[in-house]
Amino acid sequence: MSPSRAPVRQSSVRAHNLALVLQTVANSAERPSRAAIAGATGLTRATVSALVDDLIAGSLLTEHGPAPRSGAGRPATALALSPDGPAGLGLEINVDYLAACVIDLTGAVRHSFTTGSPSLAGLGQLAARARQAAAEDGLRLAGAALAVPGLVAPDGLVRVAPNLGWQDVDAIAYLREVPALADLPITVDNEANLAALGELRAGGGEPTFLYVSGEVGIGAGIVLDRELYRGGRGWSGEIGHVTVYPDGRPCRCGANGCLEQYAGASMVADDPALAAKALGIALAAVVNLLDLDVIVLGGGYAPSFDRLREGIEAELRRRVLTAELAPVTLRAATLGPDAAVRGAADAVIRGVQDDPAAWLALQAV
Amino acid sequence: MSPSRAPVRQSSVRAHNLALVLQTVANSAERPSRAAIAGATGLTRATVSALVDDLIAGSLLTEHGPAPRSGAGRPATALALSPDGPAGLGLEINVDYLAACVIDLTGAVRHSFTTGSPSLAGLGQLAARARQAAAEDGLRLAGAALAVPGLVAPDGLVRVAPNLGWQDVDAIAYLREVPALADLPITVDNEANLAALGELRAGGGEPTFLYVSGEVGIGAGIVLDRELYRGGRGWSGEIGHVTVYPDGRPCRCGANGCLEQYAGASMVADDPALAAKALGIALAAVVNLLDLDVIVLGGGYAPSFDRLREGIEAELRRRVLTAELAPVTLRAATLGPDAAVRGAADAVIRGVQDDPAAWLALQAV
DNA sequence: TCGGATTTGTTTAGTGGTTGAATTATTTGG
DNA sequence: CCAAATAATTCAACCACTAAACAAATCCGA
Repeated sequence: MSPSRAPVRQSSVRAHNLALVLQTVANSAERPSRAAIAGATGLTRATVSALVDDLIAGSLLTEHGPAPRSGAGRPATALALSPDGPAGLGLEINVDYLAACVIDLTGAVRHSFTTGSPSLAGLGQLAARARQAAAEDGLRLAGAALAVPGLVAPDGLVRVAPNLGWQDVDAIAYLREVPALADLPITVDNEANLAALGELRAGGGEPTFLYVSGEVGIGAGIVLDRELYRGGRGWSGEIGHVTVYPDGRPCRCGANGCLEQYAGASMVADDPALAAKALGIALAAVVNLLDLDVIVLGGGYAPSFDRLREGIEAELRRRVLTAELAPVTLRAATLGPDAAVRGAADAVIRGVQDDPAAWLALQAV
Repeated sequence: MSPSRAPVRQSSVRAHNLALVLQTVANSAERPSRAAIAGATGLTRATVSALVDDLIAGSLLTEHGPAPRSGAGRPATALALSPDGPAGLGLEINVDYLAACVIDLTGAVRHSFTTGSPSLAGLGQLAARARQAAAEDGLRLAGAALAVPGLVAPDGLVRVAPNLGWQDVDAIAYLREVPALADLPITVDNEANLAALGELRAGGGEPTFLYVSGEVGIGAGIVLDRELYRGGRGWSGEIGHVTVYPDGRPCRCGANGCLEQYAGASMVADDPALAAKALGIALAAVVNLLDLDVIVLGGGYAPSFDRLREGIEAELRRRVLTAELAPVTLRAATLGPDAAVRGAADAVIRGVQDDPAAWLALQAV
């Protein structure tokens, strides 16, 4: 681990340990006590107490009455993520619908909206409605994230979204103009990336996996050790244009034999065997390159999972070099079509959980 | 950045900042002064002075006389990596040769050995010889790293190295038995991975790239932001078995149409056009998936680079979705056949540079 | 019923590491 | 030769952690 280029001061220590405590609570099956957190993290109970006090003061954690204990000793006060803490606003614009949802710190979906008129103006209205609903619950939003079916640059500029007819659209600038969102930090990301994040929280708990989303196009989100891999320019995961048959069907991208021409969502219904084989070939390439052992099929693939599974696995067995040393697990996504919006809202929450000190500092003003 | 699961104490702060200072010196074109380091890192001059004192005491840095300055003011004392600090021992075992080299903290190759009898016994002898040579220079070794053409598990076990006829060989255990190496930390890694690290230091300075090594097999090392990406089980980069022609030539791995069957080093000479096309198809898949903008051809490909280039670039232009938004750079490796050994020795040095506090603590005993 | 065992959580003194300001050191230029 | 400028060190203050003692709340056994 090469150290980041930034110096570390004492306050960074506190920031790190605040995040450590918060995430320990988030990842615990039971509601842990301060002592349990100390045991799990290696911090002393004194330090954990101090950190927890800060987190409670910032309404990121709440205390719950003591659970009935077995054995002797003072009963522990249980700690849990606060449902009244910061919430995340997820937005999605797609070919034939708009979606918005609000997720609180505990990961619960508090509000969810959908409409069928995909336009930026409609998106602004939907976002305003979601924020209104959140405010009525007393929820403060920590930010908003927008899922887009296209290539998104690191600064949030949508370089190209063919199915929306977008090219170099600055969606962030537009959303910032919406009065209800003016004060929120807004990010934009690829829908497959965000859907992968949604699956990371809601799914099987694997820290490393490939999420494949089959819609009009085919995209993938690469999650490595609970982190999204974005690539040098933020354009990773374009599995739809991996070559499957070098001299095969011409693709709208100009090349021949792209996966998208054999395993697009519409083609799965026509010829599942062909689609499965093509997917298997492309996925085997991914596994050979990245050594992933879990592949999640989402989006349009999830409903067809049973028809695709056998064909894909056959290709994986044949073409993955390390198949005999360690099998690749293939499973359907846990979330349905709302994976991307939920992942977007979740990304906001993750931001708070990864750096609670920043949120606390913001509140203190 | 999700915080690592470990708590942070003050000593971690010092460890981090020691690494920060050391790397700032390592990455500076000029020999920086304490004040320059303070400016570059954001630490105060007082802190930098204290850190530098520690690093000098541990002979990781050395002071040099003041450089002739322009303008007024007390002249700065230049700091540089110490050539008398810890050194790294790189080892390589391959089909038809053994190699060893010693690299000091500045990255200079101090000794280099090669023999033609590839066996573990010979490797032990060569390693002992290299260590002897290092000792005569007054160099203390910080560790040894072995490059192997095969799949290496995270614990260093060589699961399979077909061209060596190895299966589940515990090379670390063997090397630990060599008296001259008994006290050294030893690691084992894939040769393409280590060659990529070698190229990272010696090459064009790109922080993110794909290194492709064409020998008997074809391997690749993925470097993301100056870090090697190893995958879930340490088996990433098996580009040789990416499918290029799904129903093509049978491969020794059991599949059909693997890249290795079209672009193995021996095939490049027979039919560079075919090899270039196959490489281009596979590399386009990598770029679509990982969004890399630099590809380095090394190993057996480097000498044939001019014959391959045009064919590969044509396929990349055609098949990389984002080719129009941002071009992919293709270049030949800077290092020759010794890339892997040098990368191995370099990996040891990198370990010290990434965590000088550990080395200092070791010396203090 | 009461006292010891046990576990949780808080308090307090101590330590390590950084900051910021003041100080010392060394040069150039007028 | 002195003022300005830059480099490096010293020192008091501060912050966050640890360790150990202490306080609180419960169980259990005599």
